[in-house]
Amino acid sequence: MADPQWDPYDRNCPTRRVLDRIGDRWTVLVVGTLDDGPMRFGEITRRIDGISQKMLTQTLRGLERDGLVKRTLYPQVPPRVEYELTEAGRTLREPLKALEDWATTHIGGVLEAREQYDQAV
Amino acid sequence: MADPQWDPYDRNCPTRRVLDRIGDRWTVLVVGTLDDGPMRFGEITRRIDGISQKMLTQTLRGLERDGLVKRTLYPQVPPRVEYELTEAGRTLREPLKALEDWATTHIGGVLEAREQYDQAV
DNA sequence: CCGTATCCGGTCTGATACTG
DNA sequence: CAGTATCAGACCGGATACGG
Repeated sequence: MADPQWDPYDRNCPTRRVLDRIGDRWTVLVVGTLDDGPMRFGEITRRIDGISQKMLTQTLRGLERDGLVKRTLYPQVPPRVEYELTEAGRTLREPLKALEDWATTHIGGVLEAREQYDQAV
Repeated sequence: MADPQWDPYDRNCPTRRVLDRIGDRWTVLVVGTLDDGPMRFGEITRRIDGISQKMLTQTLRGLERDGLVKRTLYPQVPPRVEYELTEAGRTLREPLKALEDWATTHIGGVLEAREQYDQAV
């Protein structure tokens, strides 16, 4: 399947859909964190600065729904839940890394340009 | 500037900032469109399906502010305005392309997983 | 032609409180 | 520990009307 000659300016094209997916506040950070290996809910919470329980749950559910994260519940008391990237989830890391690299390299210039622009007003 | 050992889970890290920048609905599409070369406002509008004047203006202003797009006004009547990617703007295309490629390759699986997940409910 | 100004509804998020 | 429920504010984006 795939490749029905997508028009990139069509709102249903894959890129748009993927951006809607990862463009939110937390998804990229969660994927990046899980790249370190399987991890418990609490561990992820501690690693990501400022995320709330609600948003972490919501983000993980979304990723699980899209087959990018696998959720494993160990029926214990207290419960233990582990999350890990699926095969598909791991492949997402590469393009994300490219973006991170760009960010690190260019953020200085961007911030500088921003300051200049704001002063010119 | 740059490289004060960013904590990727800090909300001020470059990646986060860049994602806040390009994570919106239109920025990526505008950058992709301008990659074809300098272009007038109306031309961009026609190329991008569904964008409103307001959002195009807003997106272009943001990109201009960050030094990723250059705006040139030709003082004519009626006015003629051209937009083009700056050097920095062009470098952004590469990581964006990586994301597009991932999207094209994996969107099928994602959509499929989503369907299964939703049925399981 | 290329915008700006305004209103307004939907979504995203965070804070808080509660549960198996 | 790992969630769910609820509420309210911020923000995004679209529609519309008007201006240089």
